[in-house]
Amino acid sequence: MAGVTLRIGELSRRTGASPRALRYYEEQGLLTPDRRPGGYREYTERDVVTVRHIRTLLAAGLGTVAIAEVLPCAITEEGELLPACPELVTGLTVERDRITGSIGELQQALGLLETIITRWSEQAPAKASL
Amino acid sequence: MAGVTLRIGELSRRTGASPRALRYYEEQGLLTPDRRPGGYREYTERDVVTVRHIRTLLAAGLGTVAIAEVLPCAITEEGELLPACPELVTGLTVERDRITGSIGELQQALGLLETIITRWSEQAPAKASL
DNA sequence: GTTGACTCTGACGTCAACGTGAGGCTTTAG
DNA sequence: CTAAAGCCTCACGTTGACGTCAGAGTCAAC
Repeated sequence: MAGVTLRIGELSRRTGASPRALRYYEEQGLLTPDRRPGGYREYTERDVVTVRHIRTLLAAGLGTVAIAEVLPCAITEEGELLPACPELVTGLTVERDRITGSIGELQQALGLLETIITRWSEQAPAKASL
Repeated sequence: MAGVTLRIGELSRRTGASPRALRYYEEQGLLTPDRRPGGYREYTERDVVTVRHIRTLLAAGLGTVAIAEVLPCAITEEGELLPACPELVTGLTVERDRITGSIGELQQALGLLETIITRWSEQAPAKASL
């Protein structure tokens, strides 16, 4: 297989994460790229996927510590690793429920905003254009 | 009409917001309670609803500044106030779309976690893929 | 071999929504 | 009246995920 490696800038472009963010993820143990002789980080295609997972979970309110525990179980392009996951499942269930709750809150907020928007759209001497 | 006023502690208990948070909301112009001669804040039943709206919108990722603009239009138990809302509607639309996007992200995260949870709960590390 | 884009390692700055005392009034119970 | 809650106003501390320099090394091209 081709060892097509990416440098940090390219990975950044392909994931939307800033170089600083990528270094931060590494600092938190979420990524462990190889290094070139000169010290440059070498990322793989796999890391592209991983970073997207990281961002998804961050957006869902998980902290880097929690993500660090989840990632080894999520990698599975070809399931292989079997970390300690009994305790993990309970933790994940908690997170899942929290996220479900968050979605509910967001939908409430949506309802609130929708109400306001439609009310004011309908009764304003509309100047409805951008 | 009953002038049933609440002090900060009571409002705190009824909304889940800490007293510090309630003072912060006031500082940000989201609440403007009257004061007793002694300086104590006097909240009304209306404020209970308002605080819940605030928390909902905060949970949805709106900042206090944005909320300050929305609240006057949201109070309406009996529609009365008419602030400057033409520009507001566009802003709200933006926020609404952002929230919709957030919900999508959360659902993605949910999918990820569900996958992991069910896979490990079934305890048969079968070969799954993403 | 030199430019210029890219990357490296620190290390301090940021921002929002509060937390957390410090020190001192106000109100309520008895 | 006194004591205990409860509340007041500063004002600095916290947390997480980065932003933003500074100073220096690396790499591909010309």
